[in-house]
Amino acid sequence: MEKNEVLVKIGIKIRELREAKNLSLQDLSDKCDFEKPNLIRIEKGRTNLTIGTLLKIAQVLNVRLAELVDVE
Amino acid sequence: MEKNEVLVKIGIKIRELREAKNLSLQDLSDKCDFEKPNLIRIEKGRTNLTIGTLLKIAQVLNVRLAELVDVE
DNA sequence: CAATCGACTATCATTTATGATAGCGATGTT
DNA sequence: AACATCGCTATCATAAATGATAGTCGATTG
Repeated sequence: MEKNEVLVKIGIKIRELREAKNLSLQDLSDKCDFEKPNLIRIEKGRTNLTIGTLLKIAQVLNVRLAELVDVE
Repeated sequence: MEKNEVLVKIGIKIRELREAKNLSLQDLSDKCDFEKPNLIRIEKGRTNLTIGTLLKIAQVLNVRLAELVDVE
C-alpha cells in the first residue's frame, strides 16, 4: 500500500475513534495540546505524521499505537 | 510510555528484524533508498520518524506497520 | 601491511512536520 | 438578529526529520 493511502486511513481511524468517544476536533486537539487545524490535517491524511504525534493521540484516545497504524 | 522510550524500542525491533533476515545496515538502507547513517539514527531511536519512513522499512522487511510500533 | 567491511558519529542542506493564527460557511441557540 | 460551536481551509514561522557526505574504529581478509 502506498504512503498517502496509509496516511488517509490512519486519519480515518483517528476520526472514528474520536467520534466514538463523542469528542469534537476541539476537544481532542485540546487534550493533545495542539490546535484544531493541526488535528484536521492529520485526520485528512495531509501530513506525514511522526510517531511522537501519533503517540500523543493514541494516549489521549486510550488506544495502542499499533491500533492506529493497523490499516493495511 | 514516553516518546523517546517508544522510539528506542521501535529501533530495537527494526534491528532485530533486520538481523533476523541477515541484512547489514548497508543492505537494508540500500533497499529503503536512503543512506546507512540514517538507518542507524532510526535504529538508535534518535529520530522521531514519520509514518512514511516507517512504512518503507516495514515494506522492505516484509512486516506490517503495526508490528513495528507494537512496543508498549 | 594494505584494503575492505561493518557499525557508528558528526555534521550539513533541504524539505517538511509541527504549532499557531485568522478566517469562512453552516448549523444551532438564545 | 446576534452569537457560539463545529468542521474546515489557507498560511505562516520554527523546529526537526530526512537525505547525504566524510570520517572514525575494530575486525577480517588478501
